[in-house]
Amino acid sequence: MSKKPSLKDIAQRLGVSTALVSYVLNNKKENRIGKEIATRIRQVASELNYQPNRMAQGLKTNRTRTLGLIVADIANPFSAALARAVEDEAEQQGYTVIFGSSDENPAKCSQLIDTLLNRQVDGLLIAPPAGMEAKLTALQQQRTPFVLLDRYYPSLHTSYVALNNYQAMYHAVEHLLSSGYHRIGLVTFDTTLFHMAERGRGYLTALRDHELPTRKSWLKAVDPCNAAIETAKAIRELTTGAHPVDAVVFASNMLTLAGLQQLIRLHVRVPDELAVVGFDETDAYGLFYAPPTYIQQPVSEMSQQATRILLDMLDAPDRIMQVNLPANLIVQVSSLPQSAVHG
Amino acid sequence: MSKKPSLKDIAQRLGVSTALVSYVLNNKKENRIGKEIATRIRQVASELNYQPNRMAQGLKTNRTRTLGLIVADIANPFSAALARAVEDEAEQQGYTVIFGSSDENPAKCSQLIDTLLNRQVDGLLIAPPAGMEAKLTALQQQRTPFVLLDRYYPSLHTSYVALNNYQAMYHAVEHLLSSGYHRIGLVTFDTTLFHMAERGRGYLTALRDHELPTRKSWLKAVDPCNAAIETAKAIRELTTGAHPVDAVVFASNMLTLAGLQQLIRLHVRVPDELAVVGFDETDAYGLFYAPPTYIQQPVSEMSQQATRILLDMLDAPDRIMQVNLPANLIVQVSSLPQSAVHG
DNA sequence: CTGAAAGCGCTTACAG
DNA sequence: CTGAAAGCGCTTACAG
Repeated sequence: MSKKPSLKDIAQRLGVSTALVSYVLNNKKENRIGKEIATRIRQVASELNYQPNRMAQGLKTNRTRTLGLIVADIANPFSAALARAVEDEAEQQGYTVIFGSSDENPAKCSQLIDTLLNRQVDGLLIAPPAGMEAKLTALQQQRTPFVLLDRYYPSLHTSYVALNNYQAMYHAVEHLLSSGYHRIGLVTFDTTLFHMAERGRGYLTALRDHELPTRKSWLKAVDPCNAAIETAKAIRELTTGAHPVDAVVFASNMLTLAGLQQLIRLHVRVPDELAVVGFDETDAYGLFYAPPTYIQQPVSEMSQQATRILLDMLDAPDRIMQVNLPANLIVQVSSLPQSAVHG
Repeated sequence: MSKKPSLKDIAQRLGVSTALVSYVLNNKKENRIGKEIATRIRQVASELNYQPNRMAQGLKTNRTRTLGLIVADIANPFSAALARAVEDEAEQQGYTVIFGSSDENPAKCSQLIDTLLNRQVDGLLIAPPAGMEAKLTALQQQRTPFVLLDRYYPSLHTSYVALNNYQAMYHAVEHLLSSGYHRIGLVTFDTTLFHMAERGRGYLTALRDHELPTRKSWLKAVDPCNAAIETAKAIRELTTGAHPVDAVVFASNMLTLAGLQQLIRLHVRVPDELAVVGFDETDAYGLFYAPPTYIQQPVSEMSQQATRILLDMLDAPDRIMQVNLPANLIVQVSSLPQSAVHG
């Protein structure tokens, strides 16, 4: 790269100090600086296409106007959608974002946090994997601004923006009940992550509130590392066996995808033989013969709010904010009332 | 954030100069520095959990170990997959990456380039929209290292890593021909982007090489801004009308998705009534009743090579490298031989 | 109204 | 073998 113009270059051209130039370009002390000199400085700056060196600025002000974003896997559509919304909101506020994928690995996530902090990001947006409590507590002690995104720990008093997972799942189950399905299975992940636990709790509570039995064999907790195969197995067990279900809810987009694929393989007709409710929005749903009903997360709003809260925290890292956003249930044909299906 | 330890802190603790500390921590002048003092410095550094301030380092060395990545839209699975592979390769080399989405808008892309350069990224990885020639030429003149990813301009002598789009499409068409389909349509984007033109050229050349007629009405160029609706229309026209096709190739993942959805809507049976070849890999394909044959791009390899080339260019910005990677045709049921379908 | 000067946390040519 | 000193490009408290 050819040498970029610096404050000094502008100052020299006009025979003034770099201080003066800095002041006018930053709109400081506006009232106290001569109009003519100010306009001339601005003019030369734009002639030279002056761009301040952010590193020098950052060194001085300890602000980089850069945010760090850690998602589970940027290649996952849900993570990618989060990232996109963060990008847009950050850009609007004059911030750029550095990202990293944790792969649901707490060691990698901690490492990533250190790397980003090292890069002097002003704050962090984190969708943490399980087992990050200690690291996050440490972050909080050193007053690093961060807000948790999508996932959080009820035991930790940190800022977060997440879905109201309990209510989302409760609502989905009630929808199935009101459509005439009473033997409802759940396919979720085997994880300690709170947001997944909440989805499970929503499922169980909804059934109990309607005085329906809950069966252990209807709640399938699948190993995240082996999701496709275990989901396929779960579906087989749920649909055959002594107590087959008449509806299934999936607790994530990956589980929904794997589940629907297995239903195609097994030639289980949806919703005739089995009603289905998926989680998250995916392009893929459009290719399923019976467009699935699904729980839609307000992804953009989630990211937007999280970014805004983080930006606020930059000036007041102790002002913590906790937000649980409501989900939207998009009803399509995969959960049509039984009467409509069988009648 | 609490104050981070600096070189000075370490130096003061041991009563040495910051220069010495800097030398040992950077493994410079190794042979000329006393062993004991070196180990003591390292010890104190790790005790204090010393992390060099990258801004100060960067200000001095003019290197940030940060790469800029510009994709069309990070929320698009193809872009997201590119980003993920860039991230992994960059991380391995000790680099972090800042990203941005151009939304296929050259003005936004130029703006993004400026912002990232402003952030002092060492180099850029760009999947450019149409109309970026001038900006890229300017970049090259100021010797900013960059490599084009996925797309490039044949008129520009820049580094790039992309698919061999011509060959990929040629191959796909030949596959359909050898499966007994001879009336083959193409749904592509109406754009000046070279990689799309190449896909069109591969399609036409393959047909001509086999002495088959090409019809204007079989080549549908869809407005990118209105892809879903126009693709649906294109499919209707291709399958009805005076000269219906017996096979369709799609030139991108979004077109494939939109096309398959329309085929479901129109109850066109694949491959019985219409054979299909898609572009790119998507989770979604698994939910289509007739798993589609598709052109698979070596996304990871593409990103990996591009990142490596960029890293090389950091030291020699004039050493330009151009790579066209071969595609992989994944054959599934959507393009089964006609004999198998109708026999 | 304007500017000289110190300093952010590093690196490195230079001198001993 | 080791360190004093300059400087990267900014910002800002301070003094006029």
